[in-house]
Amino acid sequence: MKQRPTDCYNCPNEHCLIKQHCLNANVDEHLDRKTTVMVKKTQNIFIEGAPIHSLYFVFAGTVKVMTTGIYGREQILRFAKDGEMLGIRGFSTHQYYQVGAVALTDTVMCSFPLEVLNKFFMEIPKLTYAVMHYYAEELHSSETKVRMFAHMTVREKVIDVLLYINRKFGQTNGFLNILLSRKEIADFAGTTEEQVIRILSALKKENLAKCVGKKIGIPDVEKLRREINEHHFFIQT
Amino acid sequence: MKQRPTDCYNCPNEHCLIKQHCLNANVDEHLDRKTTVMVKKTQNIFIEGAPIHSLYFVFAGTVKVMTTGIYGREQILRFAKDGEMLGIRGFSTHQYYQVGAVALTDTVMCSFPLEVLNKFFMEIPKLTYAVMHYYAEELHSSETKVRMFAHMTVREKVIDVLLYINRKFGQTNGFLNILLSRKEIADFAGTTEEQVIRILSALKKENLAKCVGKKIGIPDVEKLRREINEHHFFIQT
DNA sequence: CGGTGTCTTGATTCTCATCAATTACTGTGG
DNA sequence: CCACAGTAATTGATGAGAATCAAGACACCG
Repeated sequence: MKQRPTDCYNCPNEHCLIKQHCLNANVDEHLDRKTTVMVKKTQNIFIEGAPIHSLYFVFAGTVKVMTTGIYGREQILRFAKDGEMLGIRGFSTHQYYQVGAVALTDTVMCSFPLEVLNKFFMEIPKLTYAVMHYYAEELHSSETKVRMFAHMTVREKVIDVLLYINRKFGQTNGFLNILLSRKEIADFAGTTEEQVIRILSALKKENLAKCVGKKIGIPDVEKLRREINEHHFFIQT
Repeated sequence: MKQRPTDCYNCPNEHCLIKQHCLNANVDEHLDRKTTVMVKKTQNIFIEGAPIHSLYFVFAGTVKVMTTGIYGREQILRFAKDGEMLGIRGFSTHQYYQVGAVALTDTVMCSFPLEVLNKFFMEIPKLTYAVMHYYAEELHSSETKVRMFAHMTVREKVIDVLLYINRKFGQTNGFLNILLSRKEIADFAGTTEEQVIRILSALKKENLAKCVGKKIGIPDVEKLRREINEHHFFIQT
């Protein structure tokens, strides 16, 4: 469902790289090619395997980015919230980007054709530089995730996911600002629904987590973090 | 051990991004700040946890990039050969890059101070753009690795590693052009030495691999690939 | 020719995925 | 407002796979 395009000059998302680098840069005629799309909860934003012609930004909402792993398992790669980019990873020599994105809440997306993005890159070196840094950060956290998957126990993986979600979305009134099913947590942690439930039950007994409906709270973040850091020497991202 | 700096203009590594973008670009005075270092087999190139002040290129040789994972386990992240960059991932807002690099063969490295790299980025947008693409590719393969680690069996992981090594280093006379210990294969695949040995023994019996000393050969790459692809729908990197 | 490190195989233990069964929750239509 | 269906959450039992432990074979090097 389309709606009137949002105005980048009045956009509240200060971290959006377009807002940071493409305004007042003599590219307003390209900016005008932006479209704004409204996506309902649980709807697809782009579909796995389909070629991507656009770069997306989350204007408002929450999105999960996922891929189909081995034996058809769903693997969640990351979550995106206001101001973050989607589809930028498709910007490489690979024709296909085997990744799909699904809205977790009603979401408003901004979208540019990839050719416009390329024009931005040509004309605004600072943007290219910023995107390069963005990739570097993402690569860093992806490689951290590789380490994590390699040898962590299920308990550690689930705790790590909880900590990640807490860093990214924060808590209000003692509960995380994102609603995920047990299945989704499992798909992100690389385990199964049942294991996540078991770990959460254990954490509840230890007063390290509390659950009310689908809402999850972490009363003592530090204590959880310590459990992971006992065995990890590296800086978390 | 230092030696006379190599001359970028006569460098044989056509894929080196410096060679591709920084020659004849009015930055020769920066190019002159390059140093060339000779590293013996098994020696460290940079050490985990230490801040990185330089960008490295492999001029000639083979290098493993690794990190310390959980319970002090070694996790190999990737291998680098002639013309490839090292340390570029440290180029982000993170102060520390918890990664080490070790020479697998006697290796000649080129090195630029990071400040020189930054000058290159400022003055050569095409280089920034190319590095951005490089990151995008690396991110793509790192995310593929995340999927792989999440749910593959040990057998699949080992096969995947063999295929990766084959793509990257190739075979001559029926044997892979890189010598790795069982332990190193395990550290790359995210499993243990014993499991790698078991899988290799099984593959030998099935005529899918042959071992002579430390040399490993893959007679039928296609057959191995099929075994993985039965359960994976995605394009390998 | 010891000695050290890598490689190999078998036995054991343990973690985790899977399967199955039960309960709780949500929304819908009568 | 409640009955019902469909989905999500939970718990227990079981088996498969993989890490660990232990012991021996092999090669390489001084």
